[in-house]
Amino acid sequence: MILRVALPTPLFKLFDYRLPKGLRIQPRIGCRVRVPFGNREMIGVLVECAADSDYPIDKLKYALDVLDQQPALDEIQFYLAQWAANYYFYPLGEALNQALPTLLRKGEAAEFAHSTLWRATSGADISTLSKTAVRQREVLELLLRNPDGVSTDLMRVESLPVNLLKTLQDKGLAESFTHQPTPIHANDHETGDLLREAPLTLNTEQQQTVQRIQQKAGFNTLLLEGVTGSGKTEVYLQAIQQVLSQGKQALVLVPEIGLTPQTLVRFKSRFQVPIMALHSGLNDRQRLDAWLMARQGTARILIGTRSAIFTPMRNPGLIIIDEEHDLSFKQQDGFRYSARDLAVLRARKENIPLLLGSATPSLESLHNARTGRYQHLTLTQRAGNAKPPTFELMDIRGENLHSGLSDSLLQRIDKHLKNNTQVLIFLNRRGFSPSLICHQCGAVNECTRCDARMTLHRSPPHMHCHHCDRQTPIPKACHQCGSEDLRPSGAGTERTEDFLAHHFPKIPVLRIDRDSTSRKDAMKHLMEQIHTGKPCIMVGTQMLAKGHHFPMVTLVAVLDADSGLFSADFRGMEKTAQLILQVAGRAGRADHPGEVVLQTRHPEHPMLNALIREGYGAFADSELQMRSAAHLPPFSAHALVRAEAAQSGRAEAFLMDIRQQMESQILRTQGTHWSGPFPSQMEKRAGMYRAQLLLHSHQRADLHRLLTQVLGFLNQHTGRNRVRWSIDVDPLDSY
DNA sequence: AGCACGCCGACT
DNA sequence: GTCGGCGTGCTC
Repeated sequence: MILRVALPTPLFKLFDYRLPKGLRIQPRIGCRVRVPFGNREMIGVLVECAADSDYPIDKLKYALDVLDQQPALDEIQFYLAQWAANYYFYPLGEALNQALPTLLRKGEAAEFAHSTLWRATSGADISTLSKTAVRQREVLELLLRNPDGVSTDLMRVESLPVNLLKTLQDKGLAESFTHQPTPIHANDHETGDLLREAPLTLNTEQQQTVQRIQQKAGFNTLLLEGVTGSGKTEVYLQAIQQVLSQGKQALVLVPEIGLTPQTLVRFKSRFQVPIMALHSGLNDRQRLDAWLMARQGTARILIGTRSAIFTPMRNPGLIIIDEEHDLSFKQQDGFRYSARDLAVLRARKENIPLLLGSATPSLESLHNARTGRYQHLTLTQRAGNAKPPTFELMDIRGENLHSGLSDSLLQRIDKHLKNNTQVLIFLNRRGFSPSLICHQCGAVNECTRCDARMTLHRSPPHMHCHHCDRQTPIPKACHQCGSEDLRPSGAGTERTEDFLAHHFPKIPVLRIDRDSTSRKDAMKHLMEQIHTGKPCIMVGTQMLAKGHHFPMVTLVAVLDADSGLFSADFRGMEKTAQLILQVAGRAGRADHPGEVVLQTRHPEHPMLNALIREGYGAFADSELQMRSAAHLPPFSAHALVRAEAAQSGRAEAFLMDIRQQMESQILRTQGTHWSGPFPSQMEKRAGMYRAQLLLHSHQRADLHRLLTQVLGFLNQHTGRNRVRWSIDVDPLDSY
């Protein structure tokens, strides 16, 4: 018998091995296998037990070990990864690998940590210790206080030397034992046991929505479109409650920056069941433990980002994707899968409902709802008496801007501050200024590795490329003419913060962007200050737009509503509209009516007007019509062949070869088209020159067939010309 | 992707 | 004389 193994290599094939020497029983599909590969060892996943091999039998190597008795990847995970590898044209071994927690990729046993804990021996008497052995007494007291065991971590927290445990052990006062968390099995079938606090009372609309979610058993995709403040989360919570009462688990996916402590608190204070958050702060061990808890069914609610879609569940009941339009659900490099789309697949396979929620659904999902593939549910009423904010397009043509702010806007800010409320300024640009220009010759300080300007930062002072992370000191003189008259041009959050702080000296100005919140707890402190409710001005990037609620904000200003209106990216409008509504959603809660001001140089722009006068639905309608007329997604399927090389022109030449090969060797194109190669949006990035070839079709199946052939061409060219290539199915980046 | 092998240029 | 640059080929 032959083991067919998928290995984490970029090679699009499987490798055959003989059974490990001495192994009698046939291993199960999905088990991890340790094998020799070239001159090293690798861990792969068993894909098939075959009768024979295409490879010369006598050249087959022996597998070294089967690492699992129970498959590390269950049937669902295996199916998901296999489907995704096929759909996204990614090597199966790498795809399966990414579905596993890191420790399992490294060959660790799929078991909980066996932690060593310490406790006092029975009858340990502290008086036997000498009065002068102060530290030993402290340790023993700690052990006596914690009869369930003390970890060495706790010792460190208490700043007690770990080796004193050994001393006490020698004196017969302490002993160590291995602790393994005992699986707690779910048996709370009554609602009473599940809840920590009573659910909120739903309005009629919410009630109907919850009912419709529960109505249909089995697989069903529901798109929940609910304006900000309409209580989507409460709907999620009550839908989850239902699932928990049937003894099942719920998986909740949130955008990358959406997994805030606030979200978690909301879940934890409602439910009295084990909730696991798979956030980026977990180490490998904690991640594996959470994964195991989910697999054995102990963890009842799982909250995580994109990769959590691969979490095993013993007893799945519901999948929720919050902010389903968020781009972070699609991985933007390597294995370019969309967790949202895989969720549909998973829900269908597990025969459970999938709930996609957003105030501003993606056009893809809206299209699916309109064509009947998804059920469309809407929440139009805001909870409490909250009124929707009023929108205003502020014409800034010919206006003198102060760090991005017009005089009329400054007056408006002043008015709101005088009413003792808070103001939020949105500017999607970090740093002090997006460019540093020589006033003598006009030369701009550019990144040497990217086709982009270096951003000037003031705190701390440095130049920073936001595309490749390159950082340099601030130049003293122009690199071209030597003039020392270098001036910042344009405003980022630092500069706007600076200006506002001078202009409103009595009002605190809080900057919220990646730079100001990178330090531990910095975000927490900022939020605490905001939640005191005292007047303040927040200046922030899109970080501000997600997840946080600011009940005292009555004015939201978008400094540049035009960015994205004329971008080369056909999704530019969609992204802009979503962002504007997300930011606007921060204003106008309860008894404070909100006002949203959009600074624009295009006050007549039809899209902006449709959006603010008729709402997202109307905007989406007209945008979908345009997409349909232009044969763009979601009315056609797109895929990109991306290529990059350190030498200019090589990536494009490589793709040109591929195109020529396509033209000469593909006889029947069956409704598929291609265009390019084109240089990418920013051709040079992080020292690599990038280009892409666009393939598209009305029929997904035709596109897939074409890609299969293209993959063949690409694989023939492997490693040639130092060009790296990749396929991106359903790309979302600008292209 | 790694890694080895192999063939040419510029150093202790 | 060697070290090391990267082009090429292979991984069951």
